[in-house]
Amino acid sequence: MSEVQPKSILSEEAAMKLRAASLRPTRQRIAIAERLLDGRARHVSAEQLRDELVAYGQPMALATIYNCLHQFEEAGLLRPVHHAGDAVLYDTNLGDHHHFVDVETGELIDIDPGEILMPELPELPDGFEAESIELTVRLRRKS
Amino acid sequence: MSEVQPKSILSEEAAMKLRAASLRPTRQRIAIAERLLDGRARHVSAEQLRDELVAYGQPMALATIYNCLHQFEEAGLLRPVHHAGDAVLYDTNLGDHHHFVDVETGELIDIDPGEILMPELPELPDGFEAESIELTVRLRRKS
DNA sequence: TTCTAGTTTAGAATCATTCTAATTTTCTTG
DNA sequence: CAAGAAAATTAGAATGATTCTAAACTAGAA
Repeated sequence: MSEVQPKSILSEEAAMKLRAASLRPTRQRIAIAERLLDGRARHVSAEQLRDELVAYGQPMALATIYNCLHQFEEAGLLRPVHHAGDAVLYDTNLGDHHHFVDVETGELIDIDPGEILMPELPELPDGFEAESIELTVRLRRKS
Repeated sequence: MSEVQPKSILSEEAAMKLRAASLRPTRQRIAIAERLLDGRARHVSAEQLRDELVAYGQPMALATIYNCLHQFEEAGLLRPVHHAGDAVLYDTNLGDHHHFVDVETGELIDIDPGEILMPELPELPDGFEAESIELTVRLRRKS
């Protein structure tokens, strides 16, 4: 064989997105970007992501996954959702939208942005700026 | 002395509220009820509550505090807020209102209900009922 | 007063997340 | 391409909130 080919087009795309975000396209970051930055809307926890990476043949240290998720968050590539169960979930959907939370499982369900009229921002306390607005409807399965 | 007097009026009130909620008025539950069910709006974590109880001369096991907070929550006497830092905060204000969260400190600030028009409930997924709606505006101190 | 179910308790256990210090990679620059 | 510095990754320990456990205590009924 003359040359190692890139594993897939996505892999190159992922590397480009990383460079655009000033993140070195390491093997680990590329593997994560391939899963999470492919345009599909998802909610993942660090542990879920690890299992997925293992299944995909790209196991890596949990610490690395946490590092990457934080870096992706700071780069604006992912959005953390703090309202679910114990674990933080990362949302690949960066658009303006909100969530139902199944109180029992911690699972998130997107609320269609058309279905709810977003409230206007109330006046903020002095010296602060709004970082995000989250509207969460906690759901319980009917008995 | 002929009789042991109740420590305070609140103590008796607290016991009544507990009985009304089908919770035995134990020494520990009364101490907590006195602090949290006196009508003032507050946000407390389990650890903060423990410090307060120690300062008040009513130290008790952290496990008991967690137990009580959960029981009070189930009885509808307190409302948990999951959006803050790592720890769950319990809100003594049961009215319809929402929160600012200082992202750095985890501190909650009530949003005056008059200042924001509550969004209508979106259509819920089948088989679920809404347990609560939380609107949270995450704040960061301006640099 | 006695009994029993309901409570409290100290301390161990758990779970998500962060930290640490050592090893490995990436990306220059020569 | 070789070498080195800076950036990343890693295993495993540490942390912090919360839950669990099993034993000791207490409230309220009889």
